[in-house]
Amino acid sequence: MTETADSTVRTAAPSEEGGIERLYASELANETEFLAARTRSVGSRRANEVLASLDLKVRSYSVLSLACSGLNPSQRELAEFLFLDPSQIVALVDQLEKRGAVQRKADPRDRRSNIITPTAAGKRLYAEAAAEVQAAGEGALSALSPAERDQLRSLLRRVAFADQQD
Amino acid sequence: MTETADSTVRTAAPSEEGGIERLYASELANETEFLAARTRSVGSRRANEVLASLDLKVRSYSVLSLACSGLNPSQRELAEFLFLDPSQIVALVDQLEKRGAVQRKADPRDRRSNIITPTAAGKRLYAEAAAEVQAAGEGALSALSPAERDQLRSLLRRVAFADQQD
DNA sequence: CGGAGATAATTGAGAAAGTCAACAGTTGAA
DNA sequence: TTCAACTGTTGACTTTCTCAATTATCTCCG
Repeated sequence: MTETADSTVRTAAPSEEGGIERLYASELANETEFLAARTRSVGSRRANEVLASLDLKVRSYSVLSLACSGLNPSQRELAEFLFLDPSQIVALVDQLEKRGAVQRKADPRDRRSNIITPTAAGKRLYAEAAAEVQAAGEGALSALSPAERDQLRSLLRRVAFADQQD
Repeated sequence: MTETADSTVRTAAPSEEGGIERLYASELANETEFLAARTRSVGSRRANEVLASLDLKVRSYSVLSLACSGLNPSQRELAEFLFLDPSQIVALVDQLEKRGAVQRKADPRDRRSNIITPTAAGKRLYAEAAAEVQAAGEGALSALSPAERDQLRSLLRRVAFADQQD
């Protein structure tokens, strides 16, 4: 009763006919957090679609990509970088290893950790997957000019990696 | 065998000592999609932390926010807007209704749909939650200047709502 | 008017993902 | 050497996702 409007069903039209676009005007739709979440949703939906033909998901694709980076990540590093629990990395690597795309190699400096490296087949698989993902990504970003895409990527990088640095 | 480097464990240092920052140089870390996902992760982690004191999560907060928007969303609209299954909306609304934050009202134009409206207590709860979420969001965006934050939000809006329009 | 087909909410089941604790092998340092 | 810390692994448990089926209502067309 103490709030701004009495608002039962009077303030705005209830549901109209067509669309959801009304809700673009909500406060929520202007929170960066929410927008990032929605962007991710549309992004991974698309990516999962194109990756399905290669029997990959964004998760396994991410692991494969890092394995192919030449940076020799350990499982612990994959977990930290991807914000996943170490046990989830185990499952993802198991799966990629079983299909012959990556290998676990003992880290000579620390035999506790496994360094994940791609096989030749894994590299080919990644090349294919990366091309498709990038194409799909371009589609998703079609609303932006190339310069704007760079700008968006750069801003996101600074936010996404802010806790540590960039 | 046909790929760029022989790369077993020779190309780059295996794991070094400290950090994950090496992986910032990976291709993956430059895909907008991945950056959006990571941004969302840090965002909802923070949001969930501050919302926990109000016994809310980002999900329920989102529903509450839209209920408080004055736009009178139906459950179907909430599902579509939040990219959730209608059955998940049922659970979220049940929960918010049970604690007296929102109400289901029959849409006079279509008695199949429920319009979700906030109670007075729900509005107070939302005001509190929104303040905390916004504060946490500012923290997450502290790497960016105010102008850059606006820019990011604007770019994300265009991507997040691209399928429909803006 | 009166079915036929579509749509909104709901329920329930099963798959996938996230969370957490315990454990073995390894490391680094006191 | 011994002890605390850390990596990968397993297993249990919870939450979230996805999908099909059901009921009530709507819209459209004859």
